[in-house]
Amino acid sequence: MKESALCPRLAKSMDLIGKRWMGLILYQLLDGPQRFNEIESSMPISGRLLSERLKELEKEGIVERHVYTEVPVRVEYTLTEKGQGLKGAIDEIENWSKRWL
Amino acid sequence: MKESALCPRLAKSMDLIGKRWMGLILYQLLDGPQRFNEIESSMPISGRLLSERLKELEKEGIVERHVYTEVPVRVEYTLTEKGQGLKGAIDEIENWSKRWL
DNA sequence: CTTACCACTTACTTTTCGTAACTAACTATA
DNA sequence: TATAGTTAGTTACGAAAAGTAAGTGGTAAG
Repeated sequence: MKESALCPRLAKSMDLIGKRWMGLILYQLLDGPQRFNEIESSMPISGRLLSERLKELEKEGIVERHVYTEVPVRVEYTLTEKGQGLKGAIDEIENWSKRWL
Repeated sequence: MKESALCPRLAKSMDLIGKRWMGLILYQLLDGPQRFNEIESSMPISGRLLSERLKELEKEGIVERHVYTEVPVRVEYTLTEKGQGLKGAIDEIENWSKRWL
């Protein structure tokens, strides 16, 4: 896939957070750390795709993955500072949806 | 496709403006009315998909399509008030990308 | 009569997504 | 000992969406 000639950084943002389910995953994590099952239950995403998305977000430094070796194992996902930085954008979209949808 | 149980309106927003190229198309239109070719040239989208996306946006009342029967024909796309309402969100994403990418 | 312009369509290939079943590691119950 | 249950994934496969390239229709200039 090629990039936009206009603003490569905006294009990359859109490519990343515009991916399917990304917005809702971030919205969910803005509520605080959540484990895999909690995120999966909060929206109709499949485990396959949630796993894939969380890996992308981790790779981009937007979320952190913490494993607690309890029984059964607990894995929590937390927003980094970079991830928290997206709160304004998510809020704006939420406000728009309340006003117009 | 099913919907999120959490906030259906946010889910719908994300589903709409989170679609591929939507963010950049809106960003482009925030600069003012643009014709098909201008949008197409500003990013590496294909005519097929741009046509499809603009139809979705028109159907949702986010953009308006105006045909000027000149030679050759000129077709301009303009944001409605509803579409302008997304400026805040796009701006937030742009700012985030400047800060973090 | 050919070329060019614009705004699309159409046909076809490749990538991504959705669904469901399966795995690993461990515990609790019978 | 065997069976079932927990979480956090992974795998396989068909369906849907996106990418690519060529074609269409209307007009006019050369």
